[in-house]
Amino acid sequence: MKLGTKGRYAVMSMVDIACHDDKEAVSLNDIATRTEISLPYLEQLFMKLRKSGLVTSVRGPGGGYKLARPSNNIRISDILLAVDVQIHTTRCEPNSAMGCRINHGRCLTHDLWDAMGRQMALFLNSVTLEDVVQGRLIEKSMHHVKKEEQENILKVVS
Amino acid sequence: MKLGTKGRYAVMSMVDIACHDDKEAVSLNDIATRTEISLPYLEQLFMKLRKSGLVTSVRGPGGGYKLARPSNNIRISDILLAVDVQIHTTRCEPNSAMGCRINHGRCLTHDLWDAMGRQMALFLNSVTLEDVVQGRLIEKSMHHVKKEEQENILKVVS
DNA sequence: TCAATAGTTGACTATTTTACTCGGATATTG
DNA sequence: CAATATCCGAGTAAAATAGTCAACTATTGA
Ligand code: FES
Ligand code: FES
Repeated sequence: MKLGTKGRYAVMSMVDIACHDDKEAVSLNDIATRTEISLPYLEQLFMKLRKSGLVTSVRGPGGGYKLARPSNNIRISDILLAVDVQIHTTRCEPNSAMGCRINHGRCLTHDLWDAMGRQMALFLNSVTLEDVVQGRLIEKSMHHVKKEEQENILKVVS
Repeated sequence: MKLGTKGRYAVMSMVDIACHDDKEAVSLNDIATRTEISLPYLEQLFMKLRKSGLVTSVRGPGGGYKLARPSNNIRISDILLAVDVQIHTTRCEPNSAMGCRINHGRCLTHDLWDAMGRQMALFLNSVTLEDVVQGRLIEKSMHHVKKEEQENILKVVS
């Protein structure tokens, strides 16, 4: 269960733009050198980000990309959704009535994975680009965790 | 970002055994027919579950596997860890000091992914096999979610 | 004791997904 | 018109996942 480069690079790039929020467009070339992501790959990603209305583009010399909305109005989930990174914890299709073929259409573990997926989505919905740039993340997760659990958590997240 | 068959099948099988908790060992053949998972694949998984001390085995006719501990003492994270399914949200190695090479060793998005990984781990640590069998999951997630967000969450979890 | 059952083990292959590249087109600036 | 930078479709390479196979060992019961 891991996050791939697609979602990772998309968020990294958006953070990069949010930092250079000088009303000047940021070129992919600049982002590529700063983040060490290949230019063609970035082009592919920004195509989707633009089509989803998260960024606006300026062509020609001095051009690049700008955030389409203020950074406190762009959620991490918006970015991931734009580049087709979804949380896929359950196996059954959301439409089709029957899933894992056991226990009359819904397997016993369905609710477990569904709950986990929602948990993740809830988190990604609650964090905005601005939160990331300003480092407001500790407050959004992990309040009072027992010392005993801390150890186990570190094993799970690897 | 999806859950593969390895972790899914491991948990499904463990739930299956927990249901038939008649002090009788459950054979992989029975699990295979009920869950429609191939026998050789199950063998591979139960090797790891046994070596991690989650199940005990009984060889010969009438044999099979039993839970090594009561189901309320087996967490979902224990099962996933046993079959080498880890949460891998950050890109940087946990040991090595430098990660994504930007912002002096820790990239701006590191804390974001780290927080998300911990969020997931916390959830998986809080749910036991017994919880799944008895359907105690709604209480563990999603308390008061705005109607507006509900819609978006469904898009993200797909 | 012998045959059937069922776990034990390591290695191996197929499939799918992910990551990334390439070539060329179009628009804008100076 | 030349340089810059976004646009766009397709195509390939690498990696991870999923699943298979053959052979072995222990146990039970007829
Ligand atoms: S995951 Fe939905 S029915 Fe099994
Ligand atoms: S994810 Fe850890 S430094 Fe980028």
